[in-house]
Amino acid sequence: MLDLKMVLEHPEEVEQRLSTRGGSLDLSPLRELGARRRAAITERDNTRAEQKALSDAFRNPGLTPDQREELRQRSRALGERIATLEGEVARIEEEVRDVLLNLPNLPHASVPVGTDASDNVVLRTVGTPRTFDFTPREHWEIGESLGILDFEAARRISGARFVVYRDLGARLERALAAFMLDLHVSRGYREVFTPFVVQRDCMVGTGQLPKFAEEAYVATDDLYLIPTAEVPVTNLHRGEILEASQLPIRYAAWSACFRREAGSHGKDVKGMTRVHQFQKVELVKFVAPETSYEEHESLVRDAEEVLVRLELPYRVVSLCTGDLGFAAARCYDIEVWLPGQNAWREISSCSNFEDFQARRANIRYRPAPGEKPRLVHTLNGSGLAIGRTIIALLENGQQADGSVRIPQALRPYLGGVETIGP
RNA sequence: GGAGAGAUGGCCGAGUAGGUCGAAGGCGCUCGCCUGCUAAGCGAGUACACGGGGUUGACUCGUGUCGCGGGUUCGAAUCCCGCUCUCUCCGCCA
Repeated sequence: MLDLKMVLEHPEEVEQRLSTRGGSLDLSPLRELGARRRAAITERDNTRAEQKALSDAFRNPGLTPDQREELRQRSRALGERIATLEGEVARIEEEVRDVLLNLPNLPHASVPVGTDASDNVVLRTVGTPRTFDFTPREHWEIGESLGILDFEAARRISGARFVVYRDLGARLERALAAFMLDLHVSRGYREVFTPFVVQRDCMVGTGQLPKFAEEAYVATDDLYLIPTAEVPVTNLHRGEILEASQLPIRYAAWSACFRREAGSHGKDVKGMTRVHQFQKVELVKFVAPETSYEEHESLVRDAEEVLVRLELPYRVVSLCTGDLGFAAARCYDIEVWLPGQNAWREISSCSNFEDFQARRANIRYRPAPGEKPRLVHTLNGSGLAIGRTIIALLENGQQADGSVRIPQALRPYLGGVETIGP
């Protein structure tokens, strides 16, 4: 959420910067609401001050009954006026909030301007895609032929876009979670484990709601299945004032993630590139504003380290304004090379939200004792999506005989297994 | 699921025959003093939000906020109603 005061003070700049995301935008209704809000608040406060003065006059013991009655009448009239104005302010503020909650974040100045993914900028490519002396297969073929991925079973129990892991596949899922968490913890992240369902406020806090309601699974009791651990972990500090000495706070969290994928009919229907439930290790940071862009760089490096250790070729892409997520001020995607699909595919998305989420979730810190609290900056990134990591391991590690080589770093987590064979 | 207790500032904790309570006291923190280190002591300060003025985050004025919402009243942290949450005991349970 953007700051109302800032938007009202710099409307042209906000319009201009938001317009780089594509689509048209007219802030004039918001500006009009802002003016009405201010007028109503001023009048309400002035009327209250008047009533307060009358109340004070009441304490004068020398009043005659007539005078008392007159004061009572006047005060009551003011009270009615105040009630009216209070209703008006509340109504206007709700409208303002409605507009603000649906406004995306301002892209940072360093974000390349563009309309879609083709305008994204590749920052670096790390590792070299392997050359094959056979035609590399896609992950679902490999996984099914090895008996470690079972899409048929998943369809039977949960429907389309789910996957069942078996045997070393199931163990691989578990091994990767442990491997990633251990790596991040060794680099300064605190491991945290949170619920997979959250209350509505959390979803609003991180920006999934109200705009993207159709993407979320809703349980009964107004609980939502989390689409990423970002939601519960970021909301861990909702409503708090943190001490400057606590910052930066860095968390690593493993969780299942649930997504309806409502807008992606027909996309990635084969395999498990796009499924309704996957597991992910998420990195979340709470930092002082001055440091958030450095922290963004180091966040990506931390995610990249997983790929380096797993010997997977990847590239880092800076999303252009048109491709940037709703809440992000800047976002780097990490794309892993998939020889079976002959394509780079997103395996991590690392964003700096600046104070966009912090304002929604009211997460602040005190820069120094005695100073006024300020909003923190929040960041998060996948470190990594486990399902897609398995895809990458299968496609990059496949060998002519149908087996898959497991990278060195992962073997201790798989009880020393070096290859997964049929 | 049953019974009871409670929700006050960064934390702890006073405050119920309604007014001068944003709220005693303590802790913590900040600044200063004192003490030749340390510890102790003394003094001052220390909530957040919104709106106005302004040297436009110094400062200043106004208003609101004692879990949330509503009611009574000229006026409510204090009275009434509803809700939410937390804790304790019992039951059930991975």
